[in-house]
Amino acid sequence: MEQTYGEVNQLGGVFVNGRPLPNAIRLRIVELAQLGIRPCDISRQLRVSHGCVSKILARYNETGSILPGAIGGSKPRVTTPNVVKNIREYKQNDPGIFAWEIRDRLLADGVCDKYNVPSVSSISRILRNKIGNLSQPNQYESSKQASAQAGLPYNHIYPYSYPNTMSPKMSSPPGVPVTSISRAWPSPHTVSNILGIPNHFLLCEKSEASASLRHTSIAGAEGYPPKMEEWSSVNRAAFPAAHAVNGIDKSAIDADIKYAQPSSTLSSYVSACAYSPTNQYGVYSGSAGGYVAPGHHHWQPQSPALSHPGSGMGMHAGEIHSPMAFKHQQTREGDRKPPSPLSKQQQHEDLNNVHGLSLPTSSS
DNA sequence: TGCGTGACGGTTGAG
DNA sequence: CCCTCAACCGTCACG
Repeated sequence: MEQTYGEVNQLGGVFVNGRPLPNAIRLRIVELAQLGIRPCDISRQLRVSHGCVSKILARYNETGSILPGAIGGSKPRVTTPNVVKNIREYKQNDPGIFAWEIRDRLLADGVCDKYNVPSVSSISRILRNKIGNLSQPNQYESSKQASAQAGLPYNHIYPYSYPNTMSPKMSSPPGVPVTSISRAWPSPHTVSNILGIPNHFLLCEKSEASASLRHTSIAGAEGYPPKMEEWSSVNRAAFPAAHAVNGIDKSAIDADIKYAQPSSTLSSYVSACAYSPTNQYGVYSGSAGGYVAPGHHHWQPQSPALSHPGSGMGMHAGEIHSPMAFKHQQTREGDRKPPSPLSKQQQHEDLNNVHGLSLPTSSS
């Protein structure tokens, strides 16, 4: 998957199977929707399948995020050190306790909730494998106790918990509840943290170093798990909120939007660091109408490292940062609460404020 | 015609 | 290092 070449959908749009649309397009979809443009028109205009438009808008309405979910990876383990520790305590206090009783107690004591409580079989396995010898200090417990936030629902720590990954300064924009989800599981160490390298420097080398990048930049900012799709995470973490409005870096957004509307006033934003091959598959050149048109910018991986070595510029153009991403901290697991997204009015204002765009109405 | 939904083939990354 | 698995993706077709 070095270079991923797009496929063309029925509308003539280019996409990469299995990969999310660029944030620029995702944002565009939301913007247009906010402007009252019908999804079908958005679909045609951006040449994105209506199903995708529908999905993105639905997600936005539900979570307030335009960002794709975390791809790949595994769920965090439910048998956290804290859970193991509690299980052990239960077992010590009552050697005859049954696994299902332990399970109940974990719930009752708030160690786990119904979403992350281990199964009875898991508990049995824990009892057998980890607590079988109670004289042995538990490896987890001793080393990673702090990381165990067993009481935390799964949502809190998984995918959509990167709202404020953007920039510390924008972690709490007005009206944007930031419940500080800062990850619950361990992995605070990142290249940037360790080396003290600003994320945006890392960003510029992502084409080649995307693999490492995905483990660095995002988490680098605030210790988020490198769990998110690298391109979204990267950008979120990397860009300072220069003109942040509601947490959105306008310049970054504008630049991003260049993909969609070269003909607009935004077209001047150009970035070599726009998308890495792996993360954004550098597509979507052309105009909103011709999103696909592999005309000006090829459908090539825009490898910043190659095209603009050492250039710190342009990286800002790569993405939209999660500003939109989490207008309200919302997780999207099954138990997620009803959205309570911003009102349409508010959302609209947000978008307009952010972009100050005068978006064209449907071209169709 | 517009749109929600699910199947599908794909990618990704933790374990 | 490779594999597995479960998450996600966008497209497509159907109703």
